[in-house]
Amino acid sequence: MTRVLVIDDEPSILRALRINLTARNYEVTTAIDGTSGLAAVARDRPDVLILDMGLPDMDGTDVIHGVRGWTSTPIIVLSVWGAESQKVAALDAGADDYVTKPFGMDELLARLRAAVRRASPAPDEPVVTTPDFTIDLAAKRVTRRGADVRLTPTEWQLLELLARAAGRLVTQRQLLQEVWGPQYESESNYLRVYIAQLRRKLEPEPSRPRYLLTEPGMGYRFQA
Amino acid sequence: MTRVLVIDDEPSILRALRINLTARNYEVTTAIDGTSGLAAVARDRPDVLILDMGLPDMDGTDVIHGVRGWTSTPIIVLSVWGAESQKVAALDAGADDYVTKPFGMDELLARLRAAVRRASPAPDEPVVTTPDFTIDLAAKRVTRRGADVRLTPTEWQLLELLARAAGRLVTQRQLLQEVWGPQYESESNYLRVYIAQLRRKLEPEPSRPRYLLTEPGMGYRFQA
DNA sequence: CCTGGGCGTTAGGGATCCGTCAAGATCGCC
DNA sequence: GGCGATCTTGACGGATCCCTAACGCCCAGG
Repeated sequence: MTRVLVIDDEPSILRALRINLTARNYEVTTAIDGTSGLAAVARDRPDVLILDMGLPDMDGTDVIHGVRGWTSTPIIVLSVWGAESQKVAALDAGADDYVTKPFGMDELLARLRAAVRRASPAPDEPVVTTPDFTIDLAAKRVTRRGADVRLTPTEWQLLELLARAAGRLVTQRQLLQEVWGPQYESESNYLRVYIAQLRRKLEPEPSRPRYLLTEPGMGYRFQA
Repeated sequence: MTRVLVIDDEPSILRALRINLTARNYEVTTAIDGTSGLAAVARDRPDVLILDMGLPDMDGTDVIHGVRGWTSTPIIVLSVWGAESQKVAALDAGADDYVTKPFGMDELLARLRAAVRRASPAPDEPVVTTPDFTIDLAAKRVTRRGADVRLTPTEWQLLELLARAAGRLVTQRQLLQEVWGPQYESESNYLRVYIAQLRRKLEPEPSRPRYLLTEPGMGYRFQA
């Protein structure tokens, strides 16, 4: 569950945010001034921070600096309309986004989702996961129950082709051409041997394949 | 220099942005509709994208989806005031920020800086540590049990490549090209010799490698 | 009941790849 | 020019992998 810390001194805003965020399954904690807010960031380690610039005890940019000193937790700033120079100061201090009051709750929630999405580790590398094993295509690595599975180059090529086409059928001809070359188009023997080896290394029950499925007469399909 | 692509069909906006961004030392390219915009993203690989939602040929969210399909380049959306549901749709489609027209140029520039700052990869942890030795990539230094390990230039290049790709497999071709040059692509001899030297200097049991692993037929992998 | 095709499984020979060693060749420094 | 460090190159045993053939199973059709 995503944890949100709201730092604001207006009870009505706190209440509205708490209700709306809780209803959408966020975990909400609050603070009513900069000092206790900074302490709450350190204590609760929220996933995202919503910060009102008009706090009674500190300047908003100082709060941002205080947070940015040691963590890159996303910060969404709230402020009254009009203070453009304050917007610039907040963003340059390290805030991630800036919403002017009065704001639409839907917009705030969308910006919240965007901030959390950006902060979460980018799924840059294509990783295929199943309940029984994991295929990291970028690292060329297969893990099963925490241990690396050793694949030969040919086995890996075959698995990679099938995994990149997860869910779709790949014909024998396609597989043979990609892995062995055009002149091996009809050596379906090879496929049977190597599919069997992959099943032995990956399937929980190699004789009853759950992931590397045979489509008789057609080809094979990787089911994630 | 940061490269910005502006996709907008209003000449006045394009002009204003071009002038302001160029003056602040951004490199600006422009497109006037979604189709050419998507092509420009693929061709120019901008560091950040400014996108008007009201394009003549495509819906703005479709442009966002088209970009997000293959890259995480930051997207700042421009739109006329008021369409709150469009804001939500754009942000959920993968936009990073949303600015309503008319906008203050200072604010846009600040949001641009914030987007670029977030996107720039955090400075790589320049130190790789294992239970048996430590690699300081910045200082070009390897320490083992408190003492410096002396590496030749070639050994260091090889180790650095593998360490920067920690966990990922690096093919022999990649290693040979990076260390010896493109014409040595097939001299896998060299690799065998130098990997053996690194193992002798770093591995606790050079004959049973724990960190510099061989993936037969494919390449090598540094396991931290 | 027989037959043939598609598939899964196994095993071994031969080819390829890898680790190791050592002897030149080359470079840089004094 | 001498000398040590470093880089290239070749060769060899052993490990690994690929190809191939053979066999059994299942099922559909004759």
